[in-house]
Amino acid sequence: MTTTKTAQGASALPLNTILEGDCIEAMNSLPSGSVDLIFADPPYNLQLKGDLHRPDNSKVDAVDDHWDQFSSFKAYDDFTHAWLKAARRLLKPDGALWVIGSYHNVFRMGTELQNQGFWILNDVVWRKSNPMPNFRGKRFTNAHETLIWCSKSEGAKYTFNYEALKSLNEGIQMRSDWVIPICNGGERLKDEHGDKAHPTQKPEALLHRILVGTTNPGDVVLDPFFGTGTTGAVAKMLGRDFIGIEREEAYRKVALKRLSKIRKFDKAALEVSTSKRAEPRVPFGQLVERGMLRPGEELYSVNGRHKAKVRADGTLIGSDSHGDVKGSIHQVGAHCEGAPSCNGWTYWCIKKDGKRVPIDLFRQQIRAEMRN
Amino acid sequence: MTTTKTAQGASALPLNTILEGDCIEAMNSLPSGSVDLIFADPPYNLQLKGDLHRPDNSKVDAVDDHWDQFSSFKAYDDFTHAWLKAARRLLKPDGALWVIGSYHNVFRMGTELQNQGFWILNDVVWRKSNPMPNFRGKRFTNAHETLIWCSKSEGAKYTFNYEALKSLNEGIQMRSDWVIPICNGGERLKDEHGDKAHPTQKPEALLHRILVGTTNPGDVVLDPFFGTGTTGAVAKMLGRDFIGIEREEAYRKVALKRLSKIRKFDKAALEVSTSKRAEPRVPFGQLVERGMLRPGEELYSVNGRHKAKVRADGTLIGSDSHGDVKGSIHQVGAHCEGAPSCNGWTYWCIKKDGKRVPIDLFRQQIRAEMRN
DNA sequence: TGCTGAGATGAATCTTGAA
DNA sequence: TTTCAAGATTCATCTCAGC
Repeated sequence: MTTTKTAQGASALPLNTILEGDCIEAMNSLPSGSVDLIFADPPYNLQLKGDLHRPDNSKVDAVDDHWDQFSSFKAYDDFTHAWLKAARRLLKPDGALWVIGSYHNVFRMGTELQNQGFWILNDVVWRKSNPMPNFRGKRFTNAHETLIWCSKSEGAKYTFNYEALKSLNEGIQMRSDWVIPICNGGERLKDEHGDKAHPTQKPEALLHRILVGTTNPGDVVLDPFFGTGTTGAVAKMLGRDFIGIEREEAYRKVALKRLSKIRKFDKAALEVSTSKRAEPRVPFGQLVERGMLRPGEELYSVNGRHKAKVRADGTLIGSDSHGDVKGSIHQVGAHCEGAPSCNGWTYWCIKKDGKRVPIDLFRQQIRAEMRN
Repeated sequence: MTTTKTAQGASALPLNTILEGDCIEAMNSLPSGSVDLIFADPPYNLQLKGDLHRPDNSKVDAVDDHWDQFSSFKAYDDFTHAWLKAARRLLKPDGALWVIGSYHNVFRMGTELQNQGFWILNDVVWRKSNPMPNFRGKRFTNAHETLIWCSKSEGAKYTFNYEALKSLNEGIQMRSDWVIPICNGGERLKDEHGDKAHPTQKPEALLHRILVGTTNPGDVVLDPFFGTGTTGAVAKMLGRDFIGIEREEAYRKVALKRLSKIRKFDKAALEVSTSKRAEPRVPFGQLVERGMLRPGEELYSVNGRHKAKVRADGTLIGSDSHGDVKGSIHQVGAHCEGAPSCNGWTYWCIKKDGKRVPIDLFRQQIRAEMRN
């Protein structure tokens, strides 16, 4: 799985591997201007005090790990300054950087980004459909986290796959607020005791949207706080190269196991669009982001006469006697039937236990979540 | 409409008026520790360059006012430091402050707030249901703004009307992301030419939620960047006193006209749901004294697993495999569950028609009597 | 196999008053 | 200033046992 690339004829990049040790030292060992995108999920510096119990007296398993402890804002600022400076050196001139944080740390990261000359393109809100409630009733439910997306400098030619994101959002341009569930269920990695392997594992849907939207296949994606490797897993699925850096042995171990099981989606699925309601509208792309459907998976028409393949940006590719057809679920459905229009939601089905089930079922699930 | 209040026997407050001039000088003329809440919507330092046209070639009326121009981040930081320092002096020890901003300025404000010792309680996302689209297709639609809510210091007893906000949200606790339309239609104030009177007028719904949630009737609310007076208008409706500060003559004029038309809601409408904590404390012994429960009567745990007997002094005696336990309803409940604490009122039940009914019901009866 | 209900849990700067 | 005890407080989702 390990491959290398030469950057500007100089040092080789340790692609698709996890580097050990401190992220600043590890970054300093890599060649300048060699990375297309950096995604960073640094410690949040939560400053929690005492335990928190739920009304039913169960104890909340909070983030109290040693790596999240800083002695002061000054110490956190010094840390932020150092790793962002190291990250900045690695970025190609037209590269971009994403960070994620909460109100504990995100303002300090944003300020430092601007001070170092990064150019903020958007702040993006990850709105959690199922956050932990506020047990004490003393504040608002902390239902979101904030991401900052920035280019290396003002005027840089960053990557933005506008049409692919628009397709993911069923034809409407993507907004700065994203509704995505927190990572749990089968996607949440467990350790040998059945406990969560990492306290803050990010959902793959989040990284899917970031990588489809702001990188191209073959790009190099660096994650200096790799954790259990969500960035690497999604990068691998999407045909991007990754470099992870992680200090903790336990996390590296889990990440390696996880990555070994990931398969890259097939080539057709990775091609994304480049050209041009009473119930809440649900973009078909969300089904892909959330893993309800996988890129490359086959859909069957409700009458059993046609097939089509899911692509990573939420479009389909179908084939019939006239050749290939690409487009939205509605467009490909209409083409298959030779009809002027078609409701792709009720037309396309997955096979489950030998029976065809319309994909509209997934839309109903998402709508149920949105009502909450 | 103008009234005054004496703060600590010293200077009078210019309540329900709009002060002219620079906000820092105006704040410095007011007495320390006299304000319950500050809402601030300072210049965003947008750094826009050139004109923007819609796909139909119409020109976007952007924020290009002289008051939004700063020469550098340093200049903006100095300005932020100065007005926040002046604002901090005015706040009562248990007062709170809200600021609103976009990614251009909100990170710098958040950093400065933390540096000055303000304690962030939440960041809140105003999700616009109808934002302006991104016409160039080069970024995500800027569909939100960020608010920061903070107390003057860690541990301060800020106001939070939890139950009122929960009621506003149909019985579910209020989250940190608020969906509110931008201000347009009849609410959007126009000048004599029919153009918008202010480029960034905030919706009244936003201030309504903030003032209902984090102030009480009669509180003093200061807005150092008053603009066309949304804060004052909503404060007046809700029976709060306001102090506005605005530099621009044109905005003051529009605000005065607006305020003259506002009527305060009637008293009954202003009463909000109170938290259960504010209810008078009822000792369990009163239930025994009043004969609602008899000494020797058996109580059952809400999950049906434990029993305990009422004693004449308002304590319980329970028994399990380890022997007898005596103590308050809370202590015995906690012991039965092996929990650090337990709310005995909702844990212990009597049997009525074969069903378990929490003893909290009796407490509610007593409280109802006390209100009469 | 499918349905139902109980139980578990997620980046959280989470109380208050008296002694 | 610190300690102790009373008492107030949860939403969406997933898993698993039981039928």
